[in-house]
Amino acid sequence: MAAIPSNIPEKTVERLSEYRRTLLSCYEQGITHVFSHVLAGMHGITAVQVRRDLMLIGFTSDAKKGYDVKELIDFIGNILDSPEPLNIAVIGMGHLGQAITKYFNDKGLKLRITAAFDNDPQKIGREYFGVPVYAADDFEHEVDEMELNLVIIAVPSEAAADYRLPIINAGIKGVLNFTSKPLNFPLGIAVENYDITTLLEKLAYFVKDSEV
Amino acid sequence: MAAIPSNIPEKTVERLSEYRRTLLSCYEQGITHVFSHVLAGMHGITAVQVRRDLMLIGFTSDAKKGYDVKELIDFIGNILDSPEPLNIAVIGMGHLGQAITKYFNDKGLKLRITAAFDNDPQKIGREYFGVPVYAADDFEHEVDEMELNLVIIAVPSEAAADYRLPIINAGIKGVLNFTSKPLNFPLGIAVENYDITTLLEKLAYFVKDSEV
DNA sequence: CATTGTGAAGCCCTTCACAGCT
DNA sequence: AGCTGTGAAGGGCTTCACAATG
Repeated sequence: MAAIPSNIPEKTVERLSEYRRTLLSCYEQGITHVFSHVLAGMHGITAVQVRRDLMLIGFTSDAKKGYDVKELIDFIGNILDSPEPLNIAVIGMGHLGQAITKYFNDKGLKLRITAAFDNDPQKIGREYFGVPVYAADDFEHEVDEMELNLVIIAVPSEAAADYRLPIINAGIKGVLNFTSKPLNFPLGIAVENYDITTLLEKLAYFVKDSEV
Repeated sequence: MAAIPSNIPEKTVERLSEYRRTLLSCYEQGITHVFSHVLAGMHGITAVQVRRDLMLIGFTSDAKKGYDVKELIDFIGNILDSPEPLNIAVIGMGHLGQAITKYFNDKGLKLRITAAFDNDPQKIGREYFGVPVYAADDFEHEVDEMELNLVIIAVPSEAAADYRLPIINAGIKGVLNFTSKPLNFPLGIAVENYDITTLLEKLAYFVKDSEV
């Protein structure tokens, strides 16, 4: 395996994930090569940005008919995907939790949702899209036996803080938090706070701005 | 009304929205003043960052017992909120659409979801959390009569592109796109592409990184 | 001559360091 | 002594400009 550059900027990682999905869809349509400006156009960014990203990961087009779609997909996979699939738990099996679970368990990703937690007795013990639901109260307990790597917090904002310590104790390495309550974790646990209200308020601000 | 600084950086706008929600919860608890380092701690950022943000919007603490919570809430409101509430439509009333709608129509925000679109005949004509569902096929048609400002795309990724032109024609000013298909709009329409897979893949990458 | 790869410049955001205020 | 407000430095990401390549 060729040496993979190890200090890829966050923004580039984000775009690599996006490129890959676009490329996969190109691949399915039988497209074998893309120019940087074509890939860029599909993402609403500049061609230089695409080339810079590929430069950063050390991918080059040997042919001059653009980048080889299949090769690039695999190359990005080598960078983004962990060798073994990562196990994800969804905390909160309301509409959001179900939306995420359903959305995920189609795609053949190196990420899979393997457990869910909820405190609704009607949901505990059931399966949603193939994912079993456990009692939220048992989170700390159950989690020891599962090899969980990431969790997605999809409970109402008021309940988010209750899971902070259990998550730390369980040795979880990454948290995707959809509540409006920002959660801080010790160094070594990656967090992505991702609140929809903030997004919409940001959008609203720039919309307002553009009307002036 | 005092002159509001008009070139607030995107990141600051984001944080202002977050500060406000935290401040509202402080306010409800009867807290009247906060120091920059306290507010910062609640968001896992530095006190300088908070002070810099407040400096950019021109907010100063007259008292030296920290920032006045109530005043700051109102001050941020003057910057973020449009004078009239913005109307939002949700396209796609599956689990995700419902999660968003439910989440929103509690809070007394200057943003409100006023319409939803779906192509499931069982859903059309019904109301979810007080929001009426219209036929997706009639989107372009119906949208003329509603005063819509923003849309949230919560349909399966394959269907996202179908709404691009209707959205442009309807004069929508901002789009929050939850599908994995990035959508480009002409200048003047703000877009936020916001795909969960990308977030998780990013998280996974940095988790993997931290294990080395 | 269209496309790639890249040093250098530019820009934006964060952090440092410190002066000023109470 | 502790907190705020801010010029200046620093760091990271994007864009410019252009040489290299087929």
